[in-house]
Amino acid sequence: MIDINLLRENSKAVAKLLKERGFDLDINKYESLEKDRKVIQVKTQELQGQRNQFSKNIGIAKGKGNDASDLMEQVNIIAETLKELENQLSIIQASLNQFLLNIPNIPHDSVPNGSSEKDNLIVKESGKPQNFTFEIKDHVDVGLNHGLDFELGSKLSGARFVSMKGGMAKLHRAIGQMMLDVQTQEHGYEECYTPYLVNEESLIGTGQLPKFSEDLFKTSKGDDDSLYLIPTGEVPLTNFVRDTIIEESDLPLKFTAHTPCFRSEAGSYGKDTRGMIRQHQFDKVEMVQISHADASYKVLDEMVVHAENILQKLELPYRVVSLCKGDMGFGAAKTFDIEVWLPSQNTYREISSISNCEDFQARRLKARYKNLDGKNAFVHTLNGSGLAVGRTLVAILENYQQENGDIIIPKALVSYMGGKKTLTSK
RNA sequence: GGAGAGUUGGCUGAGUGGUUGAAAGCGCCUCCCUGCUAAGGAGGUAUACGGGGUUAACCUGUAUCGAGGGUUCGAAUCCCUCACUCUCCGCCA
Repeated sequence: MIDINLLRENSKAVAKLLKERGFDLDINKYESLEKDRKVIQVKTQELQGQRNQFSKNIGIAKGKGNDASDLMEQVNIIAETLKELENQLSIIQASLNQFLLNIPNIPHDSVPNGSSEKDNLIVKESGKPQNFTFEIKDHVDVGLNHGLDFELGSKLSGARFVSMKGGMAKLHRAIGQMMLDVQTQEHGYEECYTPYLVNEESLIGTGQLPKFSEDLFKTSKGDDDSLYLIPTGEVPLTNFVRDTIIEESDLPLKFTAHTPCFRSEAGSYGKDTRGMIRQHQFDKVEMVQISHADASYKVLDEMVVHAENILQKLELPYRVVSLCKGDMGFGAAKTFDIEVWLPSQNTYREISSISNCEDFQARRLKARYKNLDGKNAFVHTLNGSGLAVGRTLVAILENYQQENGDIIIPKALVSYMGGKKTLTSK
């Protein structure tokens, strides 16, 4: 949620910044809501004050044993108006709140201009795609003889699901384990375990709701209670600090967790339908940092390195791109994507996304720290994949495939594979 | 799933309709004292939002005692719904 004071002070400037990321702020709607709010709130509070004063006096009179019927009559005169005003006020505040919840974050100054993927800025390239001396296969065909089974996934659950057996399932597990170990042992994150079903408040806190409910899987329990499957570990990890006040000296908090992620992929029909690039269910090791407001951009750079380290250990070619204003997610003020080389597609594909949300989520979450003056200030929240496990598996299958169908295990994973150095084709 | 007990400020814990935003203690902050000395005294110490303001200090109003709703001139206190915690029983991994 953006700071409403920014809108009050300079709605035009805010609208201009939001326009750059492709969001049309309805200034007229805001101004009319805000104008009504102001008039009604002032009037309501004035009447509430009067009522409180009368009631206090009634109490005093009765305490002394005096007759208070005169005072009570006067209160009754304002009672009806007050009730009506209170109703109006709560309606208008709800609309205003809803309006604010649907506004995306304001991009940071350093974010490149642009409206789509094409305008993203490549800031780093690492490793060189290798020249294969044979005709390469994509991960689906490579995986076929190693236990990667899409038919089984679709039999059990439908399109965009996968099952794995044997060496493939173990490799998948090894990747997640390695990532979690690196983030905890080398980068100082605290290992966490979280619920995979979360309530509505949590999703409002991180910004998936109210605007993006169609992207989520919603469960039901009985008639009305419902929980949502997490679309990313960012949701539970960031919500750890919802409604809390953190000691400044405890910042930054660094959380990581290996969780499944569930996405309905509404609106991506026909996109990446083959293979496991875009699944309804995938695993991810997530990094979350709760940072001091002054430190968050330094933290963002660190987190990019934390994600890069995994790819370096796996010796996979990748590049880092700075997303342009039009391509960033709803809550992000600045985002770096890391893209890994996929030989079958002859291109780089996203394998990690690392964002600084500044105080956008913190304001929704009421996540604050007490500063040196004893005042509460909003923390900055950052999240990033470290990395997406499924897509890492894809990258390994494709980059480490051999002409005979074998898959070389990257050195960094050998110990996690019980010393095995190759997955041999069946 | 059944029965019962709870949920109050940073913490402990009073408070069953009226100057209660909330006693007392602890903690914390400021000042005083400095032979009751690992002590004593005085004062202060929630959050959010609104209005005013030299948009700073500050003044002022409203709301908040798990959440939401209701009764009432007035609710921490009475009623209803829900969530969570604890104990016992059942069931289960």
